[in-house]
Amino acid sequence: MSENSNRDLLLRTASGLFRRKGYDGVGLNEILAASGLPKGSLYYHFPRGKRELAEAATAWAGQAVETLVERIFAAATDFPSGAAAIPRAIADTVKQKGQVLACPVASILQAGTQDERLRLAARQVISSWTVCVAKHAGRLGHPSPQSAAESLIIQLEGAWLLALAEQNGGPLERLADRLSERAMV
Amino acid sequence: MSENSNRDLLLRTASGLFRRKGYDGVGLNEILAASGLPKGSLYYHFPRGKRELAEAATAWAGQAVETLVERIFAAATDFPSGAAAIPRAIADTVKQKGQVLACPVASILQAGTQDERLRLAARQVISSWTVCVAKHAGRLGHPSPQSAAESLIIQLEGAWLLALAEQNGGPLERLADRLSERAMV
DNA sequence: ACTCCATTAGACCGTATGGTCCAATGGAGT
DNA sequence: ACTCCATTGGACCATACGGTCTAATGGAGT
Repeated sequence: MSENSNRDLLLRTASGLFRRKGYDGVGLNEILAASGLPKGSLYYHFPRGKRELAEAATAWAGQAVETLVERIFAAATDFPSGAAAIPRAIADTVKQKGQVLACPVASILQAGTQDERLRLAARQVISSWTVCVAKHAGRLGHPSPQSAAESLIIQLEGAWLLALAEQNGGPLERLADRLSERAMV
Repeated sequence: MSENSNRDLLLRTASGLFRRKGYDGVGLNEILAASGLPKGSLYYHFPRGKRELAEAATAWAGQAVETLVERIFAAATDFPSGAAAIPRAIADTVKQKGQVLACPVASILQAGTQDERLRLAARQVISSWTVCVAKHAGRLGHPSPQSAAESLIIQLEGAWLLALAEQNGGPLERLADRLSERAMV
C-alpha cells in the first residue's frame, strides 16, 4: 500500500506547484526536484507524462476541497451560514500560509484550451462540487438548490481570483460577510 | 500615428493568444508568427520583452472591457438590469465566436505569482473595473455601491471561469438571469 | 540462495524557449 | 539628392523543456 507513497508525493508536489505557477509555468524538472524523485519514477506512475500527472493532481486537489465543503456543510444548520463558512475557511488558510495560491481548478483550466482531457478534469471537479453543495442546499431547505449551488461556486471562484490578484484574503472574507448577511433577512 | 499600428497589432495578437493559452502557454515565436512581425520589432516596442508585452496587453484588454461596461451601464436605468447586461454581453460574444476564451485578467494572473508587475497590472485592471461599476451603482441608487461592485466583478469572473470549463456560455447566461431577477423583487 | 519484477535512477534526445545583437531598410525633413 | 533615425529583419545563443530508454536496485515469494 505504501508503494503509492511516491505517487502521492508527486501528486501533492505537482498540485502545489501548479497552484503557484500554473500548468505551463511549471517544468517537469521542477516537480521532480521538489519531490526529490527521478524522472523514471514519474513516467512509471504517469506513463502519459505531465498531462496525466496534472489530470490526476486536479482530481486529487478537487477531492480535498470537496471534503472540506462536505465537512463544513454537514455541521451547518442553514444554507447561508454554511455557504459563508467556506470562503471563510479558505481565507483562514491564506492567513496561515501568508500567501494566496490559486484555486487548483483555476490553475489548470487555462491549459484546458490546449488539452481537452485537462479541461474535462477541471469541469468534472466543478461539477462534483456543485452536486455536493446542491445536495446540502436542498437538505437545508433552499428553494432552488441547483441555482444556489452554482451561484456559490461562482462566487467562490471569483473571490479566490480577486484574492489572488491582491495577494490578500480580503475578497474572500467580504464574500463570507455578504453570504452570511443573507441568513438574517 | 500609424507608426503605432504594429505595436497595437502585437498587443491585440498577444492578448488573444494569452486568453487562449495563458501567459506561459504562449511562446514569443508564436506571437510573432501570428502577427507576421519579426523579433526585432517586438523588442523595439517592448524592450523588456514578453513580460512588458503582457503587462501592456493586460491593460489594453482591461480597458476594452471597461469601455463595454461603461457603455452598458450608461444606458441602464437601474443597477440590476445594467449588471445583468454584462454577463449577457460576454455570453453573446461567446456564441458569436463559438468558443470561450478566458477573461484577459484571469489569463495573466496565474503568472502573477512569478512576476509582481504582471500581478499588479491585473490588480489594477480589476480595481479600475470595480471603481467604474461602483460609480454607476451609486448613480443608480444602490445602497452600498462598493460592495455591489465587488460582488458583480466576482460573479463575472467566477461565471467566466465556469463557462471556460464547460466551453459554453450557459453559466454567464444563468448569472444574468439571477442578476436581473433581483430587479423585480 | 535464488528468482522475479515493480520501481528507481538518470543519461540522453530533439525541439522550443526568451533574449541579444547588429545590419538593412525606407520614409520624412531639408 | 542626401541625411538621419525609427523601425524592421532575422541569425544566433544558452538554457530549459517534455519525453524516451535502458541499466541498476532491492524487497517479496519460494
